[in-house]
Amino acid sequence: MSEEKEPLNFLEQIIEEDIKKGMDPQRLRFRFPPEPNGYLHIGHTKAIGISFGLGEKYNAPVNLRFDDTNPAKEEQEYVDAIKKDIAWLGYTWENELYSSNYFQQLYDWAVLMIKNGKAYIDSQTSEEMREQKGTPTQVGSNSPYRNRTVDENLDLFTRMKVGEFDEGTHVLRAKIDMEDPNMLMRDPLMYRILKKSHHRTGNDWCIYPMYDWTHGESDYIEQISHSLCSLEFKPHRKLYNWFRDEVYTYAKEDYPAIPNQTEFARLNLSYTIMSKRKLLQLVEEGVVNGWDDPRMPTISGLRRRGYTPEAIRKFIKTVGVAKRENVIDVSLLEFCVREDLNKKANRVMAVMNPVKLVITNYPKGKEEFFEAGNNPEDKNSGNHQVPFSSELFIEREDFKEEASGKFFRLTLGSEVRLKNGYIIKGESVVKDGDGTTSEIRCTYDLDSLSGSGTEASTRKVKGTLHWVSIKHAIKAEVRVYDRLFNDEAPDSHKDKTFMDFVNPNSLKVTEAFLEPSLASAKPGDSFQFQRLGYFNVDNDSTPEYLVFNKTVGLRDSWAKKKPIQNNQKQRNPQQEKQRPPIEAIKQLGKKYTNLPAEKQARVRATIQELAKDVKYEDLEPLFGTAAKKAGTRIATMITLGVLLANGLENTQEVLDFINTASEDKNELLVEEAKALLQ
RNA sequence: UGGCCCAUGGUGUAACUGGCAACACGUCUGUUUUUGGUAUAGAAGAGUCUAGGUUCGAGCCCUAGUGGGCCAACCA
Repeated sequence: MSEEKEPLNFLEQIIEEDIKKGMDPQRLRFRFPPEPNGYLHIGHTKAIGISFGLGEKYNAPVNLRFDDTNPAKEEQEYVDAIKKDIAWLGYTWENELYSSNYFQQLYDWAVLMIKNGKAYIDSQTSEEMREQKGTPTQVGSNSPYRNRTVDENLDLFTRMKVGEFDEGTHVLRAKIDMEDPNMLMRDPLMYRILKKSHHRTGNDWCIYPMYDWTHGESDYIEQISHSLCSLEFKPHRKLYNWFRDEVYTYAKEDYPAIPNQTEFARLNLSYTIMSKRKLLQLVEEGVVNGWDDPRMPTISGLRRRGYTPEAIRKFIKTVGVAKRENVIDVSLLEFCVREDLNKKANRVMAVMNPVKLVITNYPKGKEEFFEAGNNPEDKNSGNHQVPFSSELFIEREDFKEEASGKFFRLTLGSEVRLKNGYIIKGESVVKDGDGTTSEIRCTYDLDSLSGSGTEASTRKVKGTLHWVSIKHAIKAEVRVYDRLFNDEAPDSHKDKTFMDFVNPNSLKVTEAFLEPSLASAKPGDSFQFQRLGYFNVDNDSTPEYLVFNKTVGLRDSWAKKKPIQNNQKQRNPQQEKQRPPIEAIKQLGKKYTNLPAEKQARVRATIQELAKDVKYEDLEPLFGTAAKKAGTRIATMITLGVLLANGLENTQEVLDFINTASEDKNELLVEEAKALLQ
């Protein structure tokens, strides 16, 4: 048994180390803590995959905990949607929990903190408190209420709880350190007064706990071992630990285990946005038709679009986990669906942009039925029947009167196979008034029927077309989607918002003609429309009129060749230019000696160009470059040459540098140095 | 003016406790094919941001620089 050792990601490494250090693997426990204020999106899928994936790997329980501490934003609708999405992805949670379950416990602990002098009531306005808080680069100052007595604090807190005060008049704050470089430690809020009804606790509470206080202690109560979250929570860790360590002193008998937070980089997808707030805006402003619009990166949108849980899980597995910011190319997601659907989806024929094809030597009125394989990837998938007649639709793009040899489709005088049917030959065209082709006339080869076993049936022809018999075809709506945004990173621009990049053509609705076997398709069913892509039946479908969504197209190496490609690299030159020129020069220099002569000349010119903006002070430190780093010294020398030419005076340091270099064993360096000596 | 995090082919992730950079997607070829799909064979593409240091040896360790990200909601 050769156990392929899959490399562990950094989270797994941490867990393995904890186990090695003596932690009981039975104590492993994870959680996924969404706030029910929006729908889950593909980004959450990563967090879900990580925590639930770890649960599966280590056979440990994973709680689904709704972080519902803000009654103003949270709703039952979102709770239901989130549960549905996670279940659909194929994960099972150990317990369905709510932070609001712990409101009483949290309150009791807060009282203990007050009694221990670790928390106090502040009665200033939020503006006043914000000013005292300082800035990231400036320390804060203490609140005038910071030294209230325990009794006074207790009294006020109790009255806050029973609703004696208005919103915004008092808050409970932890007493930590207003000068801590980490702003979260500057006496963070623990409770605020909110006279709102909560989706679970109704009107029981007038005060609600804040995230930091609630989240960490919920982990603690649930005895979570590893609390995983995204990078932006890194600064919260210090506070997480502070609260945790304080509460531990009150509760270690009941809750002996201490959770630890670890952060990972969240998922970003090119051409999409990943903020619940912004997605909500798209919904509310009607840019899309709801959270489950197939253009949305939400799980419900992807599901409706025809993505499968398997594809999404594969995707998440493939992108991996680390701590650096990343942007994943949508093409990877698309690859994952295609890979999955290729194995599962039955092949059928549909014509989206039809043109009439008449087979002139096929008996008018005759019909036959061809056998069509359901899925060549799956031998057990069986066949279905497709009706044929003398009048068909084919795709308009599949015909050209004449074309180069690289065009593998129908032209006048050339032969082509009708998928699962006969070989036909283009004979003539009929055009309407404005010159567009209204009908193509062709002849067929009777002996060439697919699968008939005749010699003619195995003839090789240039290409194969999909088609549909006009008489038998059923009509259906097909919704074709393009990316929702035209920009790779729609929400990363200074002077524009993501709304400025909304693609006005992200949805195209057309009517297509389908082979009749599709009449019995049910919402959710996925098919491959031969040569076109993967499509699934939308919930808007009725038995009388089907509606399809295009999930994703087939890989198309023909389409790629047609347009003159100019979406080449376009690396962000902006970023390159922002680097100080001396940095760019150093980097170029490092590789200089390995370059072929031709490239060297180009790099040399680049260095000279960059050198124009280099100051002597920036260059001088490089004179001390180690002898073995010839490349860097050459680059330094080239740069120096430019500075000298522009009037730099020859100092002793400059002369020493040049002289030493002129005696080096690297010829290129010597050459550059000697050039400067003359 | 502060603190914390990050830096490996175009993208993402690897490289076990230092030992001549691998995998996937993407790109490009060839073969097969009744889907210009799939499959299959192969290629190009980074010498690991820069400099200094430790070491026989560094992508991995140390220091500094550079670049990027995060941190001032009674949001989570």
